Amino acid sequence: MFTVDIMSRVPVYEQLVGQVERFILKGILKENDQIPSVRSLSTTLSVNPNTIQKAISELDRRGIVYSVPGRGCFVKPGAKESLMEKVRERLPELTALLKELVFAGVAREEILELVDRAFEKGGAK
Amino acid sequence: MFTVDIMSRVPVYEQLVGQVERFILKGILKENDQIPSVRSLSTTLSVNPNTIQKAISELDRRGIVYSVPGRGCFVKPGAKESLMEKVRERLPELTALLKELVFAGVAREEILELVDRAFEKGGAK
Amino acid sequence: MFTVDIMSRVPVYEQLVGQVERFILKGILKENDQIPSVRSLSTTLSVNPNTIQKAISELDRRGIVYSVPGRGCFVKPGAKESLMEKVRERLPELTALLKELVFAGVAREEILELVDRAFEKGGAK
Amino acid sequence: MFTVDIMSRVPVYEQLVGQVERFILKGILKENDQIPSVRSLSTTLSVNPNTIQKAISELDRRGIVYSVPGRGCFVKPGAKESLMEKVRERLPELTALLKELVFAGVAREEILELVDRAFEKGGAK
DNA sequence: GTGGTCTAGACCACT
DNA sequence: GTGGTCTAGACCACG
Repeated sequence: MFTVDIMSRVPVYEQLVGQVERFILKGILKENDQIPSVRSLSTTLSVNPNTIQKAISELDRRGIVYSVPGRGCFVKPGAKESLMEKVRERLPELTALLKELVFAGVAREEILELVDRAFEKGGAK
Repeated sequence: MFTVDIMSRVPVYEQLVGQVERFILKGILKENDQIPSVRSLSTTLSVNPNTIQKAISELDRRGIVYSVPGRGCFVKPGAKESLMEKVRERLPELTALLKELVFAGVAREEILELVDRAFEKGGAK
Repeated sequence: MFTVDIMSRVPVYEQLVGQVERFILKGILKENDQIPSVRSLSTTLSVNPNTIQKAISELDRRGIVYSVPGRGCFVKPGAKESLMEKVRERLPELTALLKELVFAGVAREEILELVDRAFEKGGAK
Repeated sequence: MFTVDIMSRVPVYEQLVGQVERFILKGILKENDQIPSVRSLSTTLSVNPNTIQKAISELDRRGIVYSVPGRGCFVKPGAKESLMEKVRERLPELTALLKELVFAGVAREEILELVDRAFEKGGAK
């Protein structure tokens, strides 16, 4: 289920945070579903427990997850909605990226096709 | 002309590299134009000379500028075209971002409007 | 009667201990009243029996309840008085909290009003 | 300047976070003042660098502090005001504590005297 | 078994 | 020099 790319420049714990968030957005992880334990993730991913723990803490901090010492870590009710809100806040990023691409002379048709593809993929999921 | 945001988590030298590249793309810096000297940038921006030097070296490495010992640093002919090429390579980023936004339920119309605006702005420039 | 908030970071067993103590202070639980059994609490609250047992043991240790093997667990005579004593020991907490609020510029009137309200509520109970 | 109580139940990193926040509230640390480095705090307090780092990260996350890799960690402009706001949000705690003390039969006069003292101390500072 | 905290020490990028 | 990340392994409280 989870994977990490040790060679990537983005920190392992951020990769994990991102994956959990994506899994929740895609509906693979639902409210109150349990996240695999620190120790199990640590062994299956060959990543230090501390790094896993850091990812969990970050998710907790963001209100995506709640952890119950002694029982485990679970998806917080409402996490999906809150994540959808947060992704919407990245629309300015899209604006900036589009502006740069336009500067570079990328054709309108080319971009519109990518938009179409994104919606196809999204719809098919 | 140049600015740095010390509070930002993106390294100062990367901010500078990015600005030079954007100035070239926008035509503010043209072929053989001189880049301000390390010393002047260092004082006006209150940034360590080493950091400025690192940005220049990076630009040199990328083939965006050329340095003439004792005279300064200049925009390399063809830099703009080469940068436009590199921006095109960021199309996958657009795909990824679009996918995320679609997941979050952003409407097609909303995105299309942003695309339109980007082209208006680009055309007006 | 009893409730637990699994999302809270305060341990479940402490939540239970606190509730029993508060019920005794409020007079809802009186001397020699029986505490619900481990099994019944365990099922109604969906909490591990071990956790209930730990709360009971803690109450026992504090001299708030006494257990009669085979019959159950009861409020110890004098428990209320002993609890009132212990609450008095939290006056330093009040001092510390007040100090922080004063630092933050909370007005004297605002605090005095809260004190008044606390006494109104307490008297009305 | 900083101290930690290794015997306390409250985590060392939280103690540090609290101290920095209090220093800012008291005006001992001002905007853009530098926080002692991770390494120096680590040696003077005999605390592992990781623990110090955790405290810094938490302060960063709370928007109290900004850290510039390679330069150090500084008090964020506006931190004091933001902290004062956050302390105000603890007024409900005061209400709850007062309620408990009233239950325990603490006299109104006793509480009012503590309030007075808090304002004397605050004013004298 | 679980998560939370901490120590010890390493490596990296940035200034 | 600085902060940021990571590994390795320990201890604790909780369930």
